[in-house]
This record gives sequence, structure tokens and C-alpha cells, in this order.
Amino acid sequence: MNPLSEQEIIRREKLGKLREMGIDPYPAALYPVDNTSTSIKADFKEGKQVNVAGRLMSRRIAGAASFAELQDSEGRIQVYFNRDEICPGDDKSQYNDVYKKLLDIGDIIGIEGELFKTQVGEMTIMVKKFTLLTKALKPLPLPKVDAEGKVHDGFVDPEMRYRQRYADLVVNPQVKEVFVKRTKLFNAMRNFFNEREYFEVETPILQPIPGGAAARPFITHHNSLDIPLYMRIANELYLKRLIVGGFDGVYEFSKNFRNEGMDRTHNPEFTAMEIYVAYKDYNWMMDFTERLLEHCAVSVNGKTNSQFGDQTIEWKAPYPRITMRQSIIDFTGFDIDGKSEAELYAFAKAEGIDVDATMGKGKLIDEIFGEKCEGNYIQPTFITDYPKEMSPLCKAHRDNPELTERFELMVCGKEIANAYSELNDPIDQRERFEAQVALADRGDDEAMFIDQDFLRALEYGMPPTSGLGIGMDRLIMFLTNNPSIQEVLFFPQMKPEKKALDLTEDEKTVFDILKKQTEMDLNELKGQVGLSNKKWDKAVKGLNAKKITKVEKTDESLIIKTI
RNA sequence: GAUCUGGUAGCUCAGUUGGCAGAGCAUCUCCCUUUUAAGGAGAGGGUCCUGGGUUCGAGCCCCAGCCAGAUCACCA
Repeated sequence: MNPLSEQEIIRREKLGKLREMGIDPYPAALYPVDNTSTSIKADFKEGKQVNVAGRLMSRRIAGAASFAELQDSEGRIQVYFNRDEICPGDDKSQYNDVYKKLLDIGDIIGIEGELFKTQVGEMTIMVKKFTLLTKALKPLPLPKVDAEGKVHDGFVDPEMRYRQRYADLVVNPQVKEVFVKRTKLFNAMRNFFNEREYFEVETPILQPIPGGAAARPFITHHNSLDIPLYMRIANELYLKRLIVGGFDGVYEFSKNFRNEGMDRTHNPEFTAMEIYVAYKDYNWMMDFTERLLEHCAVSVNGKTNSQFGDQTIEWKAPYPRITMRQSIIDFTGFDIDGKSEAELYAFAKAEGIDVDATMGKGKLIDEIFGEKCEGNYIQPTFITDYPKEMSPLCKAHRDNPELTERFELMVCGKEIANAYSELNDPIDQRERFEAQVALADRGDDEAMFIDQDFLRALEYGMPPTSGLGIGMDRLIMFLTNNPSIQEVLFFPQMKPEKKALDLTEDEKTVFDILKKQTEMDLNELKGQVGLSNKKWDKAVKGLNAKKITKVEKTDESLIIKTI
């Protein structure tokens, strides 16, 4: 454990003093909150009695009176502490000692008081009684906002903010707002689906075969079964089993896990939403998706457009629909229709796209599209009709057997949704899986496994179905103008925090010799240790700093002692 | 994984050719009864990310490492 800072020590001393006065700094009883900062401001009446609770966030003490700000879950309200109001009798300790000396910014208190407006017109609670509910032992990294709304001392270091999201949420109200919007988005989607009587379900996260997407899985192990299990990379195959089972529409918000790189748009665990609706196709799903997203944009931001960097995204339906073939023609002039693998490879190479021999036709087209086209779609745009080879779970296109009935929705150059007319021909599905195995044999480490149980389900018959997947994290990034996924996850994955250092080798050497005697002449010890001047100096200073040893000066020499 | 930038007080940050470790806020003490950006006066507070090296002397220069961010690469 790290040594305590001065301020942390002071707060612990205050804790002791409070207990000596008979005040429990962590009382058990409920506090009868009957108002919030917003309810007070919305329904302000002079003289109204209120009970509120929250965190003390600022104080301006002027002798026997003081203004402070209380922050609750909804915002801040000013409170006024007056000595004579709090302590009507002779004993002024509740104000002089408890409030002024023993409370700190960050402490959580309950306040019973009466509403009034100050001479400058600020809505304020006149405190009649206050109760310490929780003493805070660590000072908050508290930014200050000046009259012009400029923030000073902002708590802005991303590493600290992500590692200590609790502190981030307390001191940065705009961070809380992002997560409020995130939940609004989930609720908006649920409402949209539930109104149409689609059914929310849960499917396994631990899976014997990771299916439904091309991605590297996390692998774990079940001890009593003694089998490997994979963590979910997508929920597609399980949801389709439920369509086989007779549900007309099922959806799931699913945590997915992919053992791949981390950066500002990828976290190892992320949230997807997948929905499958029976008797529909991908054309229907495009209509559905654009209505859904318009509904979500309005629910989250109150309007159909949203700002992302210097782009204004318009979510109002409908969105343009462009085939992948046309998109590649638009941006490269090259028509992929009817081209062989060798021709596609040659074109990609000529365009300077990084391709290799493990790539099949579908992957080559995907690379060309990803490199040359994808980034150009800023406004929501459906890209349709993907090559068959890269869409092994998708039904072949009704007009062209080389293609599939698939679309992706692009926004700001990124994919946020992916949908199919789902493949329900079990024999075709088996062949597609086998083609994936062939790709894996060529070295594609993302190619899919053959899921025999899923094939068995399809053999019982799945009605024609359209499915849609949406990357929820990415969508909320676009709706809240955050270019980093870490800003929209409460607890993004971080490297482990470095542990506080133990003694260094040199410090150990010094301490081992000293501890046998507990007290030595400094120069004598130095002679026995035999370190260079610099190492010796550093080791002794290190030991002193860690409060393991102490150097004392006597008349004729320096004595080092263990503590 | 590569390149660049950064890591100094509780917080935000300065730090000169390499010469005693700095500011504002916060903290502590005293004064101040309707303030509001941060009232006035005083005080304390440091593993300068870690470990080596160069030097009489390193926050600063050199080497190695850790952590983060940005840009790539990989990847939906």
C-alpha cells in the first residue's frame, strides 16, 4: 500500500475526532431524502422544508456563516450554513467544530432545511440540521468552473479517468451525461422492439464452439467437464436456433469478447445487439433499421441529427442504398463482377492494398472495399450485396448466386450494423462452413468452425428470416460525439496498474546488515555495505523515505536506526 | 507491433547552459453572518514514473524499462 498523503492522514484524524465526539462517520440508518437538487429548483417555494442528501462539493466560509454546494445524483444545489441556525443554544460545536473543521469536500451529508433566495437571487437551502452520512478519506480531483464557465484544474488525464471512473463521474458531469444517453439508447431500442412484440432473450456466453462471426475468441476451460469453452464472439447462431424453435422475433443485447487488438475503437469486450425476425428479408430489414435508428437518435438527443467531430450526421430515414460492386466502381472505376481471384488479387496489389495468398475472393473484395470505399460514407449509407465467400451465414442473392443478401450500415466511415437474409438451407450452410474450413487450412485464423448442432437445428427448418446486428458502443460514440470507445464504456479494459515497488536490491542489502544490530554508525554501515557512493546514497534515502530507517545526528557522528 | 509526444505537490501545470524543487487551487492555523471564479493574513506539503550511466553536481544529458495518449499497422 502506498504511504498516505498529508491530506489523507488529516482526514483520518478527523474521522477519529468525529468518533470521539460520538458521531458515527458511517451511520447505518436510512436518511429520509424527500427532494433532489432538480426537484427543488423545479418547484421552488420560499420557506419550504426539504430533506436532501449528497456530496459536499465546495465551501465558502465567512466566519459564522458559510455557503456550500451539495451535489446529488441530478446536480448541485447551494446550501447555507449559519452558526446560529444550526446551534441555537450555547454549544456552538456543531458549526465551529463539526462543520467547519471536521467536514471536508467530498463528504456525503444529509441536510434538513428551509428554502430561501439569497440577496443575489440564488435558490438556497438554509440548513437547520445536517447529518454526516459518509466521511470521504480521499480528496477528490476537483475541477473548478469560473464565471465564464471555463474549467480550471480539470480532471482530464484519460488514464486516471478510466482507472478511477468513480471519481471521473463525481467531478465531470459531462461524463455522466454520456452514460445517461447510453442507457437511453438501450431503452429506446428495447421499446422499439417490444412495441412490435419481439422477444428479448439470453443465450450462452460460454460456448463450446464460438460462432456467428469471423474473429479470434478467448478460450477458457471448464474444470469438471474438462473441456475447453470459448467466450461468445457473436450471438447469431443461438438466436437463429430460437427462430427454429418457433419465436417470430428474438433479440438480445450481448456482451461479446474478441481476443484482438485494443485501440480507441476496439475493446476486448463490447456490446452488440442482434435481432432476428421470421418471414422477413434484408430489404425489409433496411426499412426497419433506418426507422429504428431515427427513433434512437431522437430518444437520445431529442432530434434526428447529431454532431460527430466536425460532421453533422442526419439519422432521419431513409438512407441511400448502394451495392458493394457499385461502391467499388464509384471509388476505383474497377468492376469486380465476374472477376477471378487472380484478377482481384492483381488489382488489389496494383492499388497498393496489403493482400496475401491466404485471402480468398471474398476477403480480397472486402480489402478493396475497406481500403478504397468504406471511409467515404459519412452519412448513414447501406452497402448491399456482399460476395458470397465472406458471408457464410447469409442467403445467396436471389438474382446473382455469387452474391449474398447482406447489407452493412456505414456511418462516419465505420460499420455500425450488419444484416442478412439469413441462410436457412442446411445443405448450403454445411457447404459454406466447409469452405470456411478450407480457408482456415490456408491460414485464415478467423475462419469459422463447423457448428454441427446449428446445422441440425437448420435441418428441422428455419423460416425465412432476416437478422440484424448493431455495434452498440460504436453507435453511442456517434450519438454522443466521442471518438473513443473508452469514453462510452464505464470500465474500459486497461493494462494492470503497476504495483508499488518493494525494496530495491541495494536497499535490501543495506537493510539486511542493519537489521541485525538495529542501530549503527552511518559510516561504519557504509563500509560494510560496500556500495558506490551514489548507490549507497540512494539506498539509504530510499529506506528513510519508506520509514524503515531513520538517521539521527549526535555530537560526533551520524547514527542510523531501524524504525 | 512501429513511430511520435508526455509522466514534477492531493489537482492542473511551470522549471532557464546541468547549480538549494516552483506557481495557482486544495490542505492546515487565525480573521470574516446572504456569498458565489478563488475574501484577508500566515504555514506545511516532493520516490521530479522506475532502474542504470555520465558528471564535483541530474527534474534537465545518455541507455534500458514501465505507463498513457496520438498516428499507423492488425482487427469489426
